[in-house]
Amino acid sequence: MAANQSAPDATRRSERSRRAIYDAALALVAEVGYPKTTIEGIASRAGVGKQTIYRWWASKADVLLEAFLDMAEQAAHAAGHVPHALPDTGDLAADLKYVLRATVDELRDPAFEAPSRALAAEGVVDEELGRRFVASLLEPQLQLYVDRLRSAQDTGEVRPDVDPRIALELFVSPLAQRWLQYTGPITYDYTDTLVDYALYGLTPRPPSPTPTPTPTDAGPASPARP
Amino acid sequence: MAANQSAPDATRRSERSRRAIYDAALALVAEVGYPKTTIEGIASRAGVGKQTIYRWWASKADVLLEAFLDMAEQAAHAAGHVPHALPDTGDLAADLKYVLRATVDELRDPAFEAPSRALAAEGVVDEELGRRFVASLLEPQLQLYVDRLRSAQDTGEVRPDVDPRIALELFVSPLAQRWLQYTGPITYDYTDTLVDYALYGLTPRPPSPTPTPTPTDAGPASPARP
Amino acid sequence: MAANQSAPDATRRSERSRRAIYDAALALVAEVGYPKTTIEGIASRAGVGKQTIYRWWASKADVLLEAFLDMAEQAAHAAGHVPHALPDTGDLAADLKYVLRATVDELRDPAFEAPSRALAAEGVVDEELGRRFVASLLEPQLQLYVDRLRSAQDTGEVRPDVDPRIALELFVSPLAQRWLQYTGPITYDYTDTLVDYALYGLTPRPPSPTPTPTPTDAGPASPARP
Amino acid sequence: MAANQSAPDATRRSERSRRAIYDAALALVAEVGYPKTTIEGIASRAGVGKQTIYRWWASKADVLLEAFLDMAEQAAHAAGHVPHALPDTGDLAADLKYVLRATVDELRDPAFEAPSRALAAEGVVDEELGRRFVASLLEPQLQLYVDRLRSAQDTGEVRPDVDPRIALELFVSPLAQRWLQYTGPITYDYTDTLVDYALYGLTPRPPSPTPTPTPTDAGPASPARP
DNA sequence: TGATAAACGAGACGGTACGTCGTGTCTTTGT
DNA sequence: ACAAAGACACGACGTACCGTCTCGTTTATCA
Repeated sequence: MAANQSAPDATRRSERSRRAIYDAALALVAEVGYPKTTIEGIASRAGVGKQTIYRWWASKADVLLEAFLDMAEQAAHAAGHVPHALPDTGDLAADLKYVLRATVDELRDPAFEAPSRALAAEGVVDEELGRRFVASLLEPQLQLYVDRLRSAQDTGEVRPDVDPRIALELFVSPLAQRWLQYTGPITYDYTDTLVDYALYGLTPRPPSPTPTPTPTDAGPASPARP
Repeated sequence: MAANQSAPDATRRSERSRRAIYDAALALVAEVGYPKTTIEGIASRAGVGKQTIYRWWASKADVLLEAFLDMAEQAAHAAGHVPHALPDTGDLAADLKYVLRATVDELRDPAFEAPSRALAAEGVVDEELGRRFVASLLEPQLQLYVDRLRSAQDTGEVRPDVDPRIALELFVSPLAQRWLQYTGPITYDYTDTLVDYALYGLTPRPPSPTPTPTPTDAGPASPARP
Repeated sequence: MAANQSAPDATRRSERSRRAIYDAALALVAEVGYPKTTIEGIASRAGVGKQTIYRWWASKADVLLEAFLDMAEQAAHAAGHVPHALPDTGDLAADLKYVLRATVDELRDPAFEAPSRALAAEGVVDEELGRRFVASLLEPQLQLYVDRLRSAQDTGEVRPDVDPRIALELFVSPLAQRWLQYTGPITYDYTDTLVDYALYGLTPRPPSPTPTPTPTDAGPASPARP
Repeated sequence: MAANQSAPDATRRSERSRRAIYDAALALVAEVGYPKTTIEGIASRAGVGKQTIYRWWASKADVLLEAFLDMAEQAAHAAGHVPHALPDTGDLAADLKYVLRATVDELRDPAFEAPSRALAAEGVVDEELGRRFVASLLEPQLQLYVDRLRSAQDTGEVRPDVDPRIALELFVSPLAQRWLQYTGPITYDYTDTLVDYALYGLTPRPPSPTPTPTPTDAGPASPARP
């Protein structure tokens, strides 16, 4: 638990330097890519001594992770605080499709892409970083799906014996894998389809009073989504 | 794939060196991890000049990808040729669970883990490599699922309007993401559950003449699985 | 004397290659300097395999030495055969001054300078090469001075107890050193002065019936030079 | 002399490293010769990073020149400061012979020979280095001869119209050339002879009241030299 | 309010690896 | 069998960063 070296005094820490380092790190990753982003490069661009980086962070990935976290926090502040929940219109399929479409947009945002790919990649190979990445960034997002699915279980839209934490992976993981590994194109149609497949399964349903519509753009009877 | 500068003459290429490089690369990645695996290290361990590596490969990742491919090929030869199809017992759920359990085993094999994580990570950040990784290693595997699902569509086990290439992601991608990003534990129970959720969906089914079993460890009336 | 490896058969040797190698070597040394002249460069420029060079020569310096020798031979053939003797007009001082002025011209010829500097430098550090350089190129030239001085001893212009091989160094070596080491400018005046100093010495001469003229050009009655 | 790129800060320079580099460079040149002395070798032997060499010196020759200069300086300090003048006993010939014999000894000292040959050779081919070599090492030595000859002019031992800077080359350059180019053996007899020839010239002297002795081992009537 | 201790910018340092170039050997493929 | 071609093991090149380590120079509490 104790300090490992000489325990820098966090109260004396220069806020200006911290910000400059975040900015430089994100900018460099976006400009030249993660592997060509160097500690020296960040330091020089931030107008900061190398030691100032080594004093407060353990690795390049560490800097970037915090920078990314900080960026997310800033964005949240800017957008009038972070969303604490997914939309809940009562129509689970529609809500999920809506959110996943937003995610598609986000995944395609270049400002977002470079650093988050870099972090994800590093996390694949560095388990410790990977777990921190997940714990601080990914899991909180996934928790929102868990909440929404729980709510759907309350209304009977989802079977009560389903584990929401696993269930959400049916539509979230395929999107994630396509993004991470370039295993397929990322489109609205695709995510819509994922939701349909996940909710209603792949096997045929026995004839029932109210048949549920299946693919992309819903059936004529469904109400318009906002 | 070959020529980078002035097109070395592939007919004169030393087979001995190529093999030694593959072996050294895989061994080093397994022993010290990908980032600490260096071209110089591979060369020296393989008893080969650095230039011989630079002559035939464009990057460390490139060497590893080919080494990995070669390893897979070797393994196939050893095991009396590569499996061209998934098992097809007529019971789709059972077949998928069986195959996914085998995949779980494979993902946990340390000899396999280090190099494939390294490649996957590199592929996240280097699109070109990523696509090659997918095309040469991943997609052929996924195609087997496509075939099996098509067969299931023929027998009526799967709805005919389902796109098998997307459908397979419902159970494959969650497993992939857990492995890549450490988003959760990887167990037989987990993959079994994925198959069940994917096949039968998350929503309740109307009462029907032949009710299909739903969750992880079967209902009370269901017979024990093998 | 004995073969060192597998004794290449000199009778089968390709004259075309030899010439091409000489030309390429001299051209490269002139163009890029000796250190940047490489065996590979010579081979490729001569349109010749590397082995052809290694088969017949022991080192880069060796190639250049032979190339230089060959060039000298060619030049001699071109100029209606080599001069076998220095001029002998009966006036030793005048003859020496004349020859040294010609040497000054030669030392300044850029075509001559690069390769001969390269050889000289290599010879400073590689005794074996140095001795061969001297024996095949320098000493034959110096021998002409020896002959001329011997002739002067016969006519009484030079004291009979003087060793001509040493005597010649009095005016040749200073020029050589200035050229080799940049210890001073190389001009006609300079070499003329060297001859005068060497012939008549540095100490004052006692008044004598036939006073010999002392400095650069001029007898006693000659007007001041500008 | 210093800055090559972005001007390293000389005040922060490590004295320990500088000394270690000089020592390693001189030792290696003495042991394996100049061409086999490498920057990497110097660095590793000095226990220094390569960059520390590249930071402060432009080339291998540069390192060696400074190392040599430093060695000379050290030697001077050790020997109770550098000699500012040649001996002046009033007998010019004796003084010159004495000094040249000392030079012969020095030229044969192996500790001195390797690095100074290396530098001389490099200077033949690299004019800039050559001129620095001359300016910092050779010319100061030659200046001592100039001074001694001037003094001899004052006493009438040397003709007043003689240019001392040129005159000294009559006995210094022959020795230099024999050493540099292996054009002949280097002995006390040889240098003694050079002095005699240079001072009294090659031509016969008219009979005079006080005949000056001429060659190496004097004539029968001449008194023994000390 | 001035002393003092830290964090800071700067950057030199011992290292490791990079990717390139040249060496000298060896092998393959025409003549 | 020599020659052109060029792959190979080797080793040095000069560069880029690494992470550590001084250096003064701010900065910012405490005496």
